[in-house]
Amino acid sequence: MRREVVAHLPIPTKDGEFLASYSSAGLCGLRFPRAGKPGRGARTDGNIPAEIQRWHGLVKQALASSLAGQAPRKLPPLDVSRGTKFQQLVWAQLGRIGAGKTMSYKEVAQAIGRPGAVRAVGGACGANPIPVLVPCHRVLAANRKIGGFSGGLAWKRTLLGREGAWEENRG
DNA sequence: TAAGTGCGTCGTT
DNA sequence: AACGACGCACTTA
Repeated sequence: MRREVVAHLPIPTKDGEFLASYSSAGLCGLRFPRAGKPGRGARTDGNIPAEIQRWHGLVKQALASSLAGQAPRKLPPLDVSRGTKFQQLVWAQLGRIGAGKTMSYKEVAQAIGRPGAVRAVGGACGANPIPVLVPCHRVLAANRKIGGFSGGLAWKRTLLGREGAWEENRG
């Protein structure tokens, strides 16, 4: 069942303002800062349920840690109900890749028991609604090249660089 | 080595 | 039926 989005809340960071989306089940989306667009659309009208405010506090801390290249202390529940079964399988696997570690699309495919679905894994990574916290940036091409990133390759290199998993030298 | 081409594969739309 | 955030074999330079 797909829950409705209940709130969109901004998260100011040294890298810009991210936007977090919540449903009654948990964090369901995270958007990168939009170049040129300062705070917008964020619903900050005070009618935010206490539970979501609590989750938001966790997300702010988790994002700060992640952007600093360190593993988040604690995450709120993640609502991935908008994803297909396959996508949820892939995203769950991404959550098992520790900070500073990487896997290839092929390795992820093997890890979830679908060794032939390599390309489909790429699609699922691209459909990840919660980048950074669900570390799709830690998936590289088999040849150790950068692969792709829906949020822009600059972000992928930055995130990996801060985790010490990418040398600016190559790629 | 580096870069380009073609094809197999499979989940999603 | 078409399209990928892929992987691999193979060809050129």
